[in-house]
Order: sequence, then C-alpha cells, then structure tokens
Amino acid sequence: MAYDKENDRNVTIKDVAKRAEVSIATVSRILNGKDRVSPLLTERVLLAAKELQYQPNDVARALKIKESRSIGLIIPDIENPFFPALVRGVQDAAKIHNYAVILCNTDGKTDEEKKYIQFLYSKRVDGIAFTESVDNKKNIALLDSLGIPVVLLDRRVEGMKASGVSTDNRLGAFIATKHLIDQGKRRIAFISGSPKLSSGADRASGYQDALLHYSIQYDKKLAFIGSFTYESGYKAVENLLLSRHQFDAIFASNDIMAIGAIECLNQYGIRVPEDVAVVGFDDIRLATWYKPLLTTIRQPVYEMGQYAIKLLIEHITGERSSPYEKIFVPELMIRQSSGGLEEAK
Amino acid sequence: MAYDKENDRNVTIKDVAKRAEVSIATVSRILNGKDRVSPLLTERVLLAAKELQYQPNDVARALKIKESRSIGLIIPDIENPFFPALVRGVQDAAKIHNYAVILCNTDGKTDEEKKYIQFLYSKRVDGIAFTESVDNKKNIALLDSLGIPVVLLDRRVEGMKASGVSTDNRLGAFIATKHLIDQGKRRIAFISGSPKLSSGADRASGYQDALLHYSIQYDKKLAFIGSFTYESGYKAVENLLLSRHQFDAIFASNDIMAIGAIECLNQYGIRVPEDVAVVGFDDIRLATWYKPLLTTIRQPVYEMGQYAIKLLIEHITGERSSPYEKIFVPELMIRQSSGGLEEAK
DNA sequence: AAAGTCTTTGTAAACGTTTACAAGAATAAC
DNA sequence: GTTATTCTTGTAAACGTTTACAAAGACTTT
Repeated sequence: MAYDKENDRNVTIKDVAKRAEVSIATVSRILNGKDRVSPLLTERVLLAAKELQYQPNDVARALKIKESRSIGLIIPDIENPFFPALVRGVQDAAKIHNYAVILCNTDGKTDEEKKYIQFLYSKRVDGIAFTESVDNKKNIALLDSLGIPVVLLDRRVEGMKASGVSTDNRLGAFIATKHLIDQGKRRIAFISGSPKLSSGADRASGYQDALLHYSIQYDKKLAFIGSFTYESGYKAVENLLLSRHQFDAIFASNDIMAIGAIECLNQYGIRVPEDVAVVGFDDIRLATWYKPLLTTIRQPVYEMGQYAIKLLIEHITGERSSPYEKIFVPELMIRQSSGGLEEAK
Repeated sequence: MAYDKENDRNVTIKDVAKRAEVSIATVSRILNGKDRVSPLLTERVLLAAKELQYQPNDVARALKIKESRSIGLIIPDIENPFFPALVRGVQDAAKIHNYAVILCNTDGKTDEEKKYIQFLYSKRVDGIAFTESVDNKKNIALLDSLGIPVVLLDRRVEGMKASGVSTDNRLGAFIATKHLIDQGKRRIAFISGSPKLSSGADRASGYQDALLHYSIQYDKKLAFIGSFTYESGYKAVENLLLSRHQFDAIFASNDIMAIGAIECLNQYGIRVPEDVAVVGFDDIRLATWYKPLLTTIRQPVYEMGQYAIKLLIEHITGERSSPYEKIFVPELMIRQSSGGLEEAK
C-alpha cells in the first residue's frame, strides 16, 4: 500500500549488469573500486550505471557487509541551548566519513534511553554517542553488552569500557569561583546541576576546592541543588532570598540557571553585577546576547561533538581498540555579569 | 577489521527457531503477530527469543519489505535558534510511529542539499522532510524524481507535487506592521530575509500590504535585504543610520535579525523602544530572554515539525495520496521592544 | 466413513548486495 | 612448446528477514 511502490522503477545492480553485458560481480567490483577490472568493461559499466541513473542500495549493502554506516546520537533535548552546537559538531564529523546520524531525544528519562538504545541496535547502527542524563548503571551496562562501540559525551562514567569526551568541570568550577573571589566576593552562593551526573558533581567539587584554597569557609546554607534548568536557577535564588542569608555572588552550574538566577534577582530589585556578581557555565550563545552579558566558563561544545565522533569512528574501524578519555580544558569568559569587566578597564 | 566482529554473538531468527524447534517462518510470524499460530508454539518461541536475547535485524527486514522505517530531515543549520524546536517536533512525531530520523545540516548550500538527498536515497529512507534554503528548482526536481514522499517545511514551492507545512508569513508580516502603525509609527523600516525564499518574499509582501492598507507611502529607502542572520540585521541598521533617513520603527523578518538590529541601535546610543520600536518574527526562545523582551510574530514551530511528519507518514503509508498544504496562523506577541506593553497598561 | 473446509506449520524463494571460489585467458618462465 | 603464474571475469552462496505456496492435521458436513 505504500506510496509509489507499484511503479517503483528501482534500478539494481542486476539491471546495470544486463545493460553492460557483464556479471553483477563485475559491476560490484567496479563500483567499489576494490578489485582491478579491465578499462573496457569499466567504461561500459559506468556508462550503463549513468544511463540508468543507478543508485546503490545501502540497506542491501549493510546487510551483506554488516556495517550500516550510521551512528546513533542520544541526548536529553535538542531544545536545550547546550546541545545544538554539540549536535552540529557530531554531524559535521560524521559527514566527513559518510555516516548518517540518527538523533534521539530522551528528555533525560531512563526508560526512553533504554528504548532508544534498543531501537538503535535493531537498526544495527555502527556506534552510539551517548549523553546520559541520570547516572544509570543499567543503561551503561546495556550499551556495554551490545558489543557496539560507544562514546560518552560530557559525562564521566566510572569503570566503563567506552571512550569519553568531556570538559574538566572541576577545573572550570574552580576558575569560576576563583574569579568571583578575585572580585573581592566572599559570600558566594552555589547552584549545582544534577548531583548524580559527573558534570554536576565535579562542578560542586571545583567550587569547594576554590573556597578551601582561598581559606573561605564553606557554608552549606549558600549551596542549592538545581537541575540544569532555567526554573531551577530561579527557584534557587528565590529560596536563597527567603532564607535571608547574606551573599554577594552566585556561581551557577550552567548558563541557563545563571540566567534564571539573574531574572529572579532583577525581580526583587537586586542589580547584577553591582549588588551581586554572577558566573555561569557552558558559554552558550545566549550568554553573549543576554543583558548583562554573562561571565561564564566556556566549554568547546562543537569541538567536543566533533572529537567524540572522531573517536567513535576510530573504534568502529578498529584503528583504536582501547578506550580513551579526552578532556578539554575550560576557559573563563569575563563579561558583565561578574563585574569583572570594569575592573579590567 | 571492525570492532568486535569476530566474537559477534549476533543471534538471528534462525537461532531462535532452532532452540524453539520450529521453522523460521513460524518465528517470524509470531514476532510480527500477523498470522495466527498456536499458543503452544508461541510460548516456546517467545521463551527462546527471550533466553537468547534476540533482537530483530531491521536492516534485513528493511531489505525484504522495502521499508526502512527511517526518514531524512534536511535543514540549513541546527545552531540557528529557529530549528531546534522544529527538529524536536519532527523527532517526537517520528518516534510515535517508530521512525528513525536522520539529521542533515546543509548550511543552505545547494550542492550540500543535493548530496544529502542522494545520500538519503541510498539509505532508502521512506520519506524526506526538507527545508530548502535557496529556491532551487533542481533539487526540488531531484526530490520529485526519487518517487519518495516529501514534505516541504516552512517553504512554499510552486508547482511541486509534495505536501507542505508553513505559517502564513504574509499575514504575520501584516500583523507585525499593523502593530507598529498602531503605536503611531509611520516611518517603518523593513529588513527582509532572503527574497528568494517564499518565507522571505511573503513577509515583504505582508509589510507592503499593511502600508498600503493604512495609506502609508512605501519608501524604498527604508527597505533592506537581509539573510536571516544576526549580522545581516546589524548591517542593515548600520546602513540605515548611515543613509540618515528618518525612521521610528523596524520590522525585521526574523528574531535574530531583530536582535542584531537592536544591538546596532544600542551601539549608536539609540534606545529601544523609546526612540525606535522593533518587531521580529518567529518567537524563538531567546525573544523572551533578550532585553528588551522582543515583540514578535509567533510561529508554532514545534507543531509545524510535528505536523510535517504526520503528513509525511500519511503519505508513506498511503493513507493520503494527494498533496496537502497546511498553513498555520501566526500570532502577535506583544513585549517590550515595540513599546506596545506600556500602552497596554 | 468419505469428502470437503479450515487452520496451522514448513519449505523455499526473494529482497540487492559482496565475495570466496573456480574457470578461462593472457602472460611469463623454462 | 609446454608448464607455471598472474590477471580478469563469472557462478553461486551468503547476509537475516518475510511470505507465497504447499502439505498435513483437525474439524465439519454429508
């Protein structure tokens, strides 16, 4: 019943062979350019293929050679401003090697992740790039059991036999906090991301490292648990305000929480950076469009996506066999929200 | 040489058949649930499948039934803030029907589009959702010739036999311009998108319609050609300023151009909305985070993506045979940048 | 009890490729 | 001129499914 299937004028290798008066093996050989074949036949076959507008059928090919030239990309949500650049990096790298990328949005739900992993396996993708959203051993184990190359994006997972790419989150958080301290701030509030994620936990560690290093007392009452969403940033500050604890700065574990935080501060008539300095994390594009311009820690997201696929493909082709952990180094982008800019002038 | 291919413990329908002591046909029938088969065998097969952790091979299936359960999605650039919501809509709709979506970024290059169309055809996708970036008859013709269902996103293309989904751009532009006129503005500058795109051309028409309707002289000197990018919005205003023509409002054909325009105005010390009112188009998420909050014309982008895939799948399954044109209606979102908010108070 | 009908199962071909193997032609070696 | 070697091509099997067709078994119907 499907569209156009009757007058399906699909031309196969067989048709080409017939027209060029050779065997299908010969056609295949010429088209793949692996084996040598005489110039005479080559020309005839190429001509026939062009005349018939032959387009190889990759699914038959995939079945035979057990290689689909496609990879799965699992992320929580493409609408989250962090991901478009990552996805673009992935896609550009995949394109170079002629891999198709199948996009999957899980909204951070463990069972969606599982469904997609199985879905992708049924499609016999050659590899999977995975950004897990909650530290879930089960899905990691599932991935491991598939016997398919996997690379983990933006997350560290202990004891997994897969490669990974991430940013040094602990260092980034350290730098961010240090920057605030350098501005003379001493009562620095912290909004964490999901603490179950390595990225969330590591940023919390970096924050504490910096306090410790500069002999500032860590104050539990200034630390809030967020979830990497705008709303959680807003809420955190609202709670902070309600608690009436003094603070002169905020380090939020990502940019959208930082923006949520600033929006809340504004709502209560508190000025940024004059009254409270704010630093975010990620350096999404919005950070340079938002007012005040957001001081933040830059992750090279596009490059991370690219590198992940480079690694994945190396595993697929067998060029690389043992897991490798690529860690990018974060960079402080000083803008308005931390008040660091005026100082610099 | 590929990863793990030797100790590939892939279990096939044959293995299941052997273990359950039935023929492979029976296994297939049970797994697909089409034909009736006795409860006894059903149970045995299901058990065997579970014990062996059988996962069907969709590529073999695709080859046999000529249906890959995957669709291609061609867009210019996922990093353009307009697209994430669209893509998410597409993906969510595809998921419901168990289709994989293969993402392709073309950067608006015609030859990239062509390459991807052929690439997707080789992969034998069941359908293609296409957002063309320059009105290129050749690629449309190519798509037509494939004999594969196609739906056009966000673009009208004359005389194509494919379905399409878009927003009434002309109406949207009319409403935007009218809103500015309602604010008492009479010298309204216009920044177009690519005029070769229907979305670009239609918005220009809507702008002119409104001027005509309210008996305002159309002034060529106030109209600028942009390309839907931040930079082109910025440039347009710079040129406008240099030309020293008076203006009291700007209608930009999309939000990022509007933001580019405002940034430029700010640079020159011109206040928005006090000195110049600005309206954009699209209502990307950034419009509500940017300062001033951007007055704009909302397109239901997510829904458009969803609807496109619904349509596409109807064509694939044969439920729908003749092309259908779905046109969403745009909505004015009054915020700060047009000064419309104070008035309303 | 024989003949007919319906239901359940199996056999084998097909989908469009790639590739091991064999065969034949051409060239080289003696 | 015979034999060995290399090169080019074809034949056929295989990849993992689905499905047309046939066969056999279980019921009806007379």
